Amino acid sequence: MAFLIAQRAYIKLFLITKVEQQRGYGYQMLDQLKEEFKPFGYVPPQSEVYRALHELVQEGVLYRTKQLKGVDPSVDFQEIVLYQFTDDGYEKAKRYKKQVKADLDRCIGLLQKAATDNYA
Amino acid sequence: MAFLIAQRAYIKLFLITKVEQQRGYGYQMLDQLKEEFKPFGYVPPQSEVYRALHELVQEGVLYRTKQLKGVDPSVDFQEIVLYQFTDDGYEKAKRYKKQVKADLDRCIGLLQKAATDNYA
DNA sequence: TGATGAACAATGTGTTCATTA
DNA sequence: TAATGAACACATTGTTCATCA
Repeated sequence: MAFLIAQRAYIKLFLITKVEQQRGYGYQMLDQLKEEFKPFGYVPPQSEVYRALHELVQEGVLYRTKQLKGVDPSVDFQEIVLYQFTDDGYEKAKRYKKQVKADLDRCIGLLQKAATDNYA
Repeated sequence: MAFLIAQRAYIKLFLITKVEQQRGYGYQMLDQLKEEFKPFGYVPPQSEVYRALHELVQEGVLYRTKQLKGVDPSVDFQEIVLYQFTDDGYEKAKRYKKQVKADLDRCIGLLQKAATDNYA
């Protein structure tokens, strides 16, 4: 068992929740995360977000569909990669989240122990 | 800024507190930590504890004194390395702890955000 | 076996670079 | 510049090995 939860797993958790709410694409979710975490002084790196998405595809949780971003291809031909759940992806995600929850609680416990044991 | 606090920093914090309470040696503190963390399913590795102690020496917080463990050298000639604060070590440690406290709170915040945002 | 430490290997992450229909 | 991705380098950690009185 590792010391604390890995950044990858942490990000995957948020990405799953984002896809639950609405399918989206990488750059977009990255921007949202950056915004969300601004108050915490944490800037999720691009690379980690993409890596997390790729892993979720590898694990059969999400699948990719390419799509043009804009409405008029003659104006906007930027291609984006949309992510959404596979057939059993939602179930898989549910299990993953459950497992991560346990680890989160364990980590919070460890950190709180440090906060109480080492400060008068 | 890193994602979560490093294991090294986490362990250093506990080691400092141990030395505050009573000077000790590595193997002993390692054993105590193992015991303390058992309920959390976390086993602090030897290597990290020793590395943490060495770093604290490097940083001028602690200094080492070698000593024979037992009372009778003809029976027990095991040599141990005792750690205690340098002259300004206590002050340095105090500053370090303050800084770690801020990071701990930040990390707890991040983990709690994950727990609230991703679970209904 | 207790105690200390170093060497080495693996992993995770940060930074930079490449590409774009 | 938005968007995706890979390559590469680095730091932290885990595992193993060495030594010793």
